[in-house]
Amino acid sequence: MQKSAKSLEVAGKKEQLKSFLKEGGLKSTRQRDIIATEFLNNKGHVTAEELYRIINRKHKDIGFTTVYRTLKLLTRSGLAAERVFSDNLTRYESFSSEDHHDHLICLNCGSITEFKNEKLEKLQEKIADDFSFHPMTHKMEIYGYCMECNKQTSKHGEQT
Amino acid sequence: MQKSAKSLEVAGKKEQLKSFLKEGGLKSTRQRDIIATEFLNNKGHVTAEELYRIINRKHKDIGFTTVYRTLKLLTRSGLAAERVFSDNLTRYESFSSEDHHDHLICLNCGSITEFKNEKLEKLQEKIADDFSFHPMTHKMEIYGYCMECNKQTSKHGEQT
DNA sequence: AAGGAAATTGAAATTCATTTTCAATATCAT
DNA sequence: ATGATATTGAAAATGAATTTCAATTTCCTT
Repeated sequence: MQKSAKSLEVAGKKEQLKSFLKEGGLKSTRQRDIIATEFLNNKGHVTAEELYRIINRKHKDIGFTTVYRTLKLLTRSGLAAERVFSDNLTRYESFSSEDHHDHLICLNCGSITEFKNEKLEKLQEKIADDFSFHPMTHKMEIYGYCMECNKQTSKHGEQT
Repeated sequence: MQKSAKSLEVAGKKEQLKSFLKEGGLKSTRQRDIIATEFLNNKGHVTAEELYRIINRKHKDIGFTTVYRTLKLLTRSGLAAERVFSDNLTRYESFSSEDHHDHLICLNCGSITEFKNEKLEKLQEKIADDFSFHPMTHKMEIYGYCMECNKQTSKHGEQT
């Protein structure tokens, strides 16, 4: 099997992690390699617990703490970003430094969809400006029902 | 002293709380009255802990748990809204049912400023539409530096 | 390749905000 | 005033996030 664009990207990111580790006097370990690989190949927004469960299926010897710490490490190295949505759990998403984006979160199935919107970036600037506020970043989360969940049930928004 | 517009508004909200309690077969108590009054007169975004400390100065006999529970009650009655910003503490803001708004949060002093923006509401609709997503609500938080903090320090955004 | 300093690991313990429990007390409809 | 029911507050429980620590692994130096 030939290397896909995706696996090349993952390989590149793993190099980035190695550099980060070496620079900091940290060590590359079997566990970190497995966790990073699993994380980078899994495009969602996982909690430490979820990633631990996924990894634990194949690797009984890797503990939750190590998964947790490796996710923190990935965050520090710029390969992951921490996100907290309304359920208050810390999720980690694979992250390529300059791609700011926001999220659509389904209140029914919990699916998280990323979006980018240039108008939103512009609007942030304008709003901040109105308050003489100097914006560094923002967080926009739209909560509602995704296409699939909308198909299944047609009763959203009805008050009882 | 004559009643100001604000104290009339607070009085109205306290009536709303009383109705809510009566409807639910719940009771009006001295503690709930004090906590609601203190909360409604304090326009910020307080944590249960902060409000407890404020109240505890005057009322040593009111416990944290009661403050906490009363804030939950105020939330259920529609007089308060829970908000969680990036410090992961639950804050409560005084809330009048239909006023959706978003927040500017200062990374230096922690001040929280509310704003409303009609274009943002429209943009939410449009973005959601692009994903066939049915939006119910959203959360927009702009993190940066407020006017005051900008005056004091001029070194934001510099990478080291 | 072996030695050894330093980092890592994983289980268990800790932290800390939040939430629940429970016995004593207060409310309020009758 | 009575009594059924809700409330209170201290303390305990919860649960995610984080830290501790002894055993183990990594990897630099020789």
